[in-house]
Amino acid sequence: MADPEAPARPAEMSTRYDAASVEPRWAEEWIGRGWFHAEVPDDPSDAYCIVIPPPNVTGRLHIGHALGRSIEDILIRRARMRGLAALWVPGMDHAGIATQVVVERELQKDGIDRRELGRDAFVERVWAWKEQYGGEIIGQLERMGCSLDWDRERFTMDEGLVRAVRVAFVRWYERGLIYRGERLINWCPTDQTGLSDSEVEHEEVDGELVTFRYPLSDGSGSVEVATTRLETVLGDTGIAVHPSDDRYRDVVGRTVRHPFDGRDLPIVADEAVDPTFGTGAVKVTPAHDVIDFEIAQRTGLPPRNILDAEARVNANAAEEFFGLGRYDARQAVREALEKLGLLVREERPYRHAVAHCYRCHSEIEPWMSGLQWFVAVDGLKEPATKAAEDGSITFWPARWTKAYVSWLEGLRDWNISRQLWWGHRIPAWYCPDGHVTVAIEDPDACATCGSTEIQQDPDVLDTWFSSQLWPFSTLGWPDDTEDLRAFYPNAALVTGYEILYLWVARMIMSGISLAGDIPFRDVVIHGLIRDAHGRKMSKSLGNVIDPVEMIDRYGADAMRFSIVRLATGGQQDIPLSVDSIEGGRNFANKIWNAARLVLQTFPGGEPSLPPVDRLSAPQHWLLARHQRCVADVNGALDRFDFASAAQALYRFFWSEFCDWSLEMEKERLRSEDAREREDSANVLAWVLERTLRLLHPVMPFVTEEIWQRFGIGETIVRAPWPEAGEHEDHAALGAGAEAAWPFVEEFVSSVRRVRSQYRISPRAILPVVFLEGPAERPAYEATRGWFSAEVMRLAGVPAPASEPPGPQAKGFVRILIGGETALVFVGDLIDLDVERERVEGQLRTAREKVRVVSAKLGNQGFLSKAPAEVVASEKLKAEQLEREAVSLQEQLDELG
RNA sequence: GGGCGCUUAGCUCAGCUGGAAGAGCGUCGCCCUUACAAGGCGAAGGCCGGGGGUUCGAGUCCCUCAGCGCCCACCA
Repeated sequence: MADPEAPARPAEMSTRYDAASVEPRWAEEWIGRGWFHAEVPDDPSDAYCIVIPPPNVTGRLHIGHALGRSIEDILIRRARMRGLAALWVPGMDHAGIATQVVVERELQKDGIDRRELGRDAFVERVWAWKEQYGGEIIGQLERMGCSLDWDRERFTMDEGLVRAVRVAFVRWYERGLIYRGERLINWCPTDQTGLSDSEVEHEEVDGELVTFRYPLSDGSGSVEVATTRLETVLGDTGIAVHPSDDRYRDVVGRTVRHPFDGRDLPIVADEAVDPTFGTGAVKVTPAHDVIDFEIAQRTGLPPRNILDAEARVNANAAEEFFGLGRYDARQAVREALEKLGLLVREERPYRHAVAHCYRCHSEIEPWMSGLQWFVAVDGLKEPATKAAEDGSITFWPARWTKAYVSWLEGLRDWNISRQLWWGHRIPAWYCPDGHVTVAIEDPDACATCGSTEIQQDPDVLDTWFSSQLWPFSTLGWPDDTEDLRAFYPNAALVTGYEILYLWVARMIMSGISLAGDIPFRDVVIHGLIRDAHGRKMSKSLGNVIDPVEMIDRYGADAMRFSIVRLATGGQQDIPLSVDSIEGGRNFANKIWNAARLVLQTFPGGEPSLPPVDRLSAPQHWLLARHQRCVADVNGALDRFDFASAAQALYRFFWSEFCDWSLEMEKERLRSEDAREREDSANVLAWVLERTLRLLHPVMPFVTEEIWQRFGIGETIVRAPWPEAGEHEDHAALGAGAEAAWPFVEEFVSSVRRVRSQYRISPRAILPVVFLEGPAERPAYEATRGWFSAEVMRLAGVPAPASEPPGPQAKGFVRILIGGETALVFVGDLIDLDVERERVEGQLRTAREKVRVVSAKLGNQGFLSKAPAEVVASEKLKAEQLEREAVSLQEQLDELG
């Protein structure tokens, strides 16, 4: 036994499971004993690896993490129990902008500006902050029970990963996949950095669409154009129209005069112009609009950059606007145009999509910020597309394949330069002559001219550049390590759809390109957690569920179970409420108490099933249901359908094991007969122990805590996983018991219903008699074995009498069970009015059903076209229903 | 503008390859029966969004309309 102190036996087990005292103990113990450490397997096919999506160092565990990590832990724990070398790699992401902003804010509290501090000192502060405050989430993951291999923890800026990033950069550079160029980028004026297309979010905004006139330079007329960003007028360098637009045929090649600075702007023709939109003529601002930039490239219009890094008008614009912020400039331009009488019309509000920064939500400014580094994606996207199309990588749910493929299709080159201080410095150096040296190790001199006056590019790489290497950089790439050989490709990747493009697609591209293989075989995409009514969780709505608080209140097991139970297959959103977590807590408590009951009689040790001929029908049934549960759970997990797995476990444990089996077995469990007692305890313990193992990946703590009491191994963490198909013999014998079950269940429920109806105490014994029906009594005969003391106990009846009462007998209620009739004696309590009403109701529904089935059977098309077995079962159904109706009618007649 | 998803009980959702509508929570009764009141038993509650089609048969397949949500996107 692992625990130095023997675990408490049932007598000392409290009636309430106390997660708060159990869970932290095991969280520590598991790690302390190294049970999460994965050895490199001899056979690579025994490896099973998942890398954690590295949380930001600034991060705290939120409910989305809780979901993703729960799923990963389920996969990893099952793999580990299956005897695989299950490696779950932990780590964190340096999260460039996010972290820089946090530390900047901290410094500002002390009145320090990062620019005063200087780059090196600032970066030092960030590291210090990271050591002190970063990684709070790590402790929270432990508390959640995540079975991460902490011996292999990585950080996207640790020594090894810095090298991986540099090697990746250099290799791609050498292969021409990374280049330096000047073009329009997405600029965030608040964060003061460029962003990739993926870091930009389009949001609908109520803006304005202003149409105004550009007078032709020769004074012969004017051209009308429209814009949503009037300030860009300051940077206009031309007008464009569609080449085949007859309206403008005459003006192409002529010029218009800029109203503020008198420049002559050429009118050009370009295919990109949509002649059906607006006036069909468009002003061209190459330095501030992506399409315009491209038009300018084709037509030779010059770019004119009129904004500085903070989106204020710079000296390139007409003097009167200098220094205005972009929104003030917009207004100023409008007024100036109005004064000149050039304004034609204003549409306001004009709803259109505007790009926003994904971090700070400022409006993005398309801007020319000088030379930037780009990843050319053309060589990367084809193999990445193929991997998804040929099934090397499978997306769950499959519909994401299409989204992924079409995203790749439209993918443009990736801007990886970030004008930040915190991150991987771009490994490129420039000499005064403008030569570029790209190197893994810091060079001393220019590779072209030998100049020692070299300066490293001041920019850092996009955070996602290092994240994309995560599945292999964490395993030692670019070195040919044992870990890399064994654990790459990873088995699966689990993530929400929000970073499918930002991260997943890039891992696939870089994995294939740099590590020589796909990074993982399965991509498991889960939904986003919402509040109970499907609304986004947000502080302003006050509907945020804090997983740390939930763990403190209800336990990690409870939270894991309830989240996973809701995470259904193809769902886009997962509505979560505190109530459902409470439900998870209740389930943990149920498991605990069921175990108490079993362990009261079962002495511990390895449970062993009695020989089959000693098993009762209810016991056969339990074993069959258990086998079914094992198969269901495995089937669901194979499909990454965690909700179904949780559902199957819940149903089996609570409804079948507890509500039916335990209640039935109580009789035997307390039998005078020692062997009967032991048999019963063994069957229950056997099922319980295996079910604990089956539950363990979802609810690791409570299952470990109970499993220890069997005293059959060090830890359930490394106990064998129950596979479908084991114990086929029991399953086969149980099949008959399963078939008979509905009859038994219906019998018990029917008697209970009568009892409830007549408010008869659960303890009062109700005599029951089965009536000879017109037909044979297949159901009852087949289930004779069931009507032993334990089943009758559930119904609260003595063994059924064989002699039917005479027709004159009073005080009985008829119940119908699968076409059989039984009489339940309630004596003086009988209320004829109540009975008549009840029977009439039943008769109505029975007749309605008879009508439906008869119609079906009277249909020639059905008889001739439906499969024979369907027809046969419909006939059977009809007979049964008719018998039921007859019996009900008789009963009604007797009631008068 | 393109693509995807959703619409089933009061709420949140399951319903696989078409053959008598399910779960959890909530509600209403009755029970503190020595595993569990964080529990047990019972009950009520559904034109399966509208319309059309395929079929012997449609919650399930096809078309269409409506509403809600999401993703992508260079219509000024």
